[in-house]
Amino acid sequence: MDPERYDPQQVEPKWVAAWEELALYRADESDGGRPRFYALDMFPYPSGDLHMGHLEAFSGGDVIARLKRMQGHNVLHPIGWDAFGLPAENAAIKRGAHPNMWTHQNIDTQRATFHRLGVSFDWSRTLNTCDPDYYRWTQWLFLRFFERGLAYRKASPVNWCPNDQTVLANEQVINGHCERCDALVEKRDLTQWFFKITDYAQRLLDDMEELNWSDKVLTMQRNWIGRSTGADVDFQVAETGETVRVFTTRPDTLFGATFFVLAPEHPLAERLVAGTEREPEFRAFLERVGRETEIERLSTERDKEGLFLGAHAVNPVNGELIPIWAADYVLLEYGTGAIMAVPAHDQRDLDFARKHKLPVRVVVQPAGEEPLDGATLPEAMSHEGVLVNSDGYDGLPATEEAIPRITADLEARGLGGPAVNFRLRDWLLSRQRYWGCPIPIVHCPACGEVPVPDEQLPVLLPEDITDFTPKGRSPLATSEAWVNVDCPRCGGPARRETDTMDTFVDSSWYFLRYTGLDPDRPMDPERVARWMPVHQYTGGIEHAILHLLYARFFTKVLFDMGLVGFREPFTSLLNQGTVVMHGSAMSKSRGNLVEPSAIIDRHGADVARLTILFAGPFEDDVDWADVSPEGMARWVQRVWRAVHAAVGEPEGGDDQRLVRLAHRTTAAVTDDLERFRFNTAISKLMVLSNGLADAVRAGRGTAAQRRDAAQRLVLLLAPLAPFVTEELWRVLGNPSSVHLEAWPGFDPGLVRRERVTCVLQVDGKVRDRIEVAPDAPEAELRDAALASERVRAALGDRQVVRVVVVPPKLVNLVTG
RNA sequence: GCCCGAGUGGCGUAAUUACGGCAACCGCGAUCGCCUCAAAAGCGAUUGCCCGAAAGGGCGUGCGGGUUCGAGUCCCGCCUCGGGCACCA
Repeated sequence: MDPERYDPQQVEPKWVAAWEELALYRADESDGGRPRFYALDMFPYPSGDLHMGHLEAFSGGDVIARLKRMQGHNVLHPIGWDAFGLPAENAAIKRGAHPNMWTHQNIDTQRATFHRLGVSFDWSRTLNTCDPDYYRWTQWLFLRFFERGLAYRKASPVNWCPNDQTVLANEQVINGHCERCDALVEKRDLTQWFFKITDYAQRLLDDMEELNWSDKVLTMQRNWIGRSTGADVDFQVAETGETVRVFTTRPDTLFGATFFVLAPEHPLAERLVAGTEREPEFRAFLERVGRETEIERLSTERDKEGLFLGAHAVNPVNGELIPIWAADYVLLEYGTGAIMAVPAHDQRDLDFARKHKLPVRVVVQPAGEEPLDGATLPEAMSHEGVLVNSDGYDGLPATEEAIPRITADLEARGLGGPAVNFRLRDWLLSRQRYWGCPIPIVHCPACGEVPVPDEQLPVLLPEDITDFTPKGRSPLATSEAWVNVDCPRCGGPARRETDTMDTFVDSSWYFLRYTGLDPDRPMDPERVARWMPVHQYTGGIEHAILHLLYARFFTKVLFDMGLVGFREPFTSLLNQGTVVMHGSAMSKSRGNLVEPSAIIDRHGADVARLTILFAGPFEDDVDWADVSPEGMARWVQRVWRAVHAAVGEPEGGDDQRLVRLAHRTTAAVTDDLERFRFNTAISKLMVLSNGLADAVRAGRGTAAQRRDAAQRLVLLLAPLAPFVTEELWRVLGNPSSVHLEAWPGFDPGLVRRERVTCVLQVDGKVRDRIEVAPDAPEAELRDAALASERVRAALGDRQVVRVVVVPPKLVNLVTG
């Protein structure tokens, strides 16, 4: 091939085929004595060809897999598809094709692009979640959850997307809008399937200590789980004698409770007004609240609405009677759905008290200050200090002493005690849509919810369905032949569950299946033990809460079932940033869509990979408008020419600078790649290729020195640009694949610089620079500084009162 | 409102990262030059700002203070942007 011009279009397809034939990237179950490394990329959703976010994620993931392979690891680097989901169905509705067809076409497209990109996947263990061989085991796992009471059905107010005509998990509601279609989410009372993830809230929090994840993602998960500590307190309803419990984080403010609030949907509210003259007004209020959209409820500016229920609660600490209200700012889903209102120390309670003319009583204020009158409370009230107006507790520091003391006293009297509350809600998993995994349950009028026996799995999706239009109930329900079955328990007539599972269920365990694709089990425990947990997981930050929380939950349940021997699935996590164009998300409708395939068409896969990885730190967002595949293509050409010249031009004399550069680059690039600093690794390889080209052009370097520098350049670049390096490896006379080579080592003696620059400062300003040996003694540096003419000129007639020497980098002469 | 993260040339970024020591590596873009009939490609030079013909000097990492011989880096107080959470009791 032309030593002056590299043609990726000619070279790349050749190696795609050759690598596949050699099964170069197959994970080895027998290890051969090598340490194992599971490099996992989040599997894509097949909604078209791969997009730019995929290019970045898979390029980064592939560099890691290839680096580890060259460093002698037995690498598992699998790929599959997260193939169930709404877009397939919506596309089917639009085009009249079956979701299955649309999905498989997209999978084929993506598979082809993965090959063209040169991603080093083990293609022998690919999977896709809409394949019955896969979803059979999703159903199997669901049944195990069901047996343990971790999958259950209940009626509750749930998130409803009026556009997709399905329920959504809390995690899929973004600012009151549907995550998928952005429609305004409504609340509906429906009976739905849930996973009891709340049982694992504390463990999901505790086990984060094991995770080598970014603080950003850990913080997001921590916020989402939302643990708060405080106390449960029992109040008695004066009129009826029944007990109602509240949760509070500030039991120290109990004496400041001047009213009591129930969520409008709270059953007690209903009971208190039933049959009274307040009932009609309450009904109207309840209906008004129910009509409020999520957005309205979320607005903090909105006036809080409420209604006195005609009854009173007894404050357990002082026996005081306080009025019971229903108000829309109290949520049924959090805590107990009831609160004690302390307007002096809670902004929401204060807003409500002011609006409805309820009393305000200060019970905590800075020590030593005159007791404040609640009626003239300043807008910014302190909630720290010591207790006042609190019989028997006055003067106690609020957080340190009053909270534990009051909590303990309540507990001793059987009126409450320490309590913990989580923001996390159970995971609503059922969906009223077609293209998902059927829930393997039969509803029998006699036996209730009956699990489909394991040996009857998979429950296949009915194939006789042609209308996928959302109608508020699952399309599966329209297939009478499919729905009507005999009850597995009593044999009587029964009906199948027609909802399908949230696709996040499918992706909560796929990483386990890659270890073996066992035909008779979801996973082979031995193989799982061999490969898991995943050493390095790469993918988008958009899954920080959803997928990553669910997968952690699943893993913990499987641990409890004894199916896996670890509590956390992903030891280390790497999130790429998002790729945008001119500051906004790429999309066809915006007309700013650039697809990886187009970049590969024009410049080749190496350039596509290098361009996205050089654009900036991997975790940062990339604006494609700022990057230049043309510039990267130029560099690939320079590398091509430099390596050819290194072995083609007549040799020159000894050049230790080139030798040192080659070793220094080896050390630095190894370090950068291990830390996922792809952009700086590439910049250092540019320095090496420039240095090699310069040396050859200037006639420096022996044949051996040039060859060694060229070999190192090719080896170090191989994980980043697998094609051009494979070709250049042949140019250097090597018969086998560069991707089977060992990662180069280096001589630490050659990494250290021979001479270093020492800066000479006067009063902190650089006045001169000298070249010195790295181990030059302090005295020598001091003398050199005092001898420097430039330094002397800068000093003038000022006296040096102090000399700071930092060998071998710097001397600072300080004048008076 | 609360919690994270980030502000460095025209642009993307870098500064041997648990630790204060040459600010701007590498690239993009731009300008000029070489080569060419011409263009492309390639090669070379310049490219933070200001003063200066040059030598050289001054300023310079969002703003204001502080610590230090020395601050992009540490401390205090702000501003701006991005992200997360949010009537969560």
